[in-house]
Amino acid sequence: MPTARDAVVPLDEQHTHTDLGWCLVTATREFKRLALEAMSDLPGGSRGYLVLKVAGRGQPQSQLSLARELGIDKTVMTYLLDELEQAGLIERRPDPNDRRARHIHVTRRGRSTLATCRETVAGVESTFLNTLGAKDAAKFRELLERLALADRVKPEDECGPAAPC
Amino acid sequence: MPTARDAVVPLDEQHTHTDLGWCLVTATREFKRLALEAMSDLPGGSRGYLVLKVAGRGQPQSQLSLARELGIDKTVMTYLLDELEQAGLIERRPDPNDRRARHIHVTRRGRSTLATCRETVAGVESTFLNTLGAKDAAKFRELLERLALADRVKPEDECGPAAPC
DNA sequence: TATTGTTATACTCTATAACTATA
DNA sequence: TATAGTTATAGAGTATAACAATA
Repeated sequence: MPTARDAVVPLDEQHTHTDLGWCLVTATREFKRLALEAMSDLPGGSRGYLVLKVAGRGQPQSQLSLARELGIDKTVMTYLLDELEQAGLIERRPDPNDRRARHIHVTRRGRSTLATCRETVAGVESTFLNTLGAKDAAKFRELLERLALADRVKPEDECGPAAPC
Repeated sequence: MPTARDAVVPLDEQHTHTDLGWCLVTATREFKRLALEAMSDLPGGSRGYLVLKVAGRGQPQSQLSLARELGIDKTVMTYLLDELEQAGLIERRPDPNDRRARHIHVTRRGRSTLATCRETVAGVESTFLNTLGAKDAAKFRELLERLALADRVKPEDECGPAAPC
């Protein structure tokens, strides 16, 4: 029932003021703003960066495996790769073992762009985490990563700590 | 099984793998999913909840001050309040001191709904934070809140070394 | 002239289904 | 029959500008 609770505002209530959802949305919004600003020239923005990063490591992957790994819909991945290919950062090559699939190959220019973006992202991240000290920033990264991985890693998936999904 | 690559990846590279942006987006997406699921009956979802919470405490506020506090556009706030008012959870009352503005008043039913939602949200939050222990969960909340508040309460942006203009 | 709130419009995302070519 | 990729369309969400009433 209504209660006079709101008028009194005990300490406990104060803590409720820390709304986890609001904090998540607000912090994420700000990070995206910084990232978009810093990578406005990259096709697909920060997601284009992620595609380059994931596609550029290890064996060439299909569009679908990239999409799944990044949590992007396969139809969105098509558009994203269109942009990246048009900019000359990736190429679609036929998978010799499955003619339905394409191997996503990061071009030389793509790798160069990726290297630049890594530095840009590092700058954005440190700007974003600037408020926390170095120690707390590291702690935050660790905890956030555990949360993000816990959300996505299904038991059968074998995404090690060095290769997060 | 991934991979022989993991052994090769240098420490520096390793750290780069922990993509802060991806983790933020992924964790936030999952939280929103949980919150939406739990509050599908509330008009405006988790944002409707936030409006009720903020509007229900202290002095009655105008639509604009609510919008600014929650980081919602004023035009979106109009639609949001339309829904909440239609559901009988809030009322728009004329501000006696400024006939342009409206005071947002949370109805008795709105307060009752809010109380229920508080419990629902608490459940969602603990589900979301479940992976971390109680101690790390508290730490995460603290760090995230500092980040979220730092983002919004910045007085005058200065272009730092990591984020050139 | 500036501000509160509303409305209308347009643009971006996302979700979905349908389609092709393969398997 | 199922899967990889593409395309088209609709819906949600958001951004923007214009407007009326008031300051």
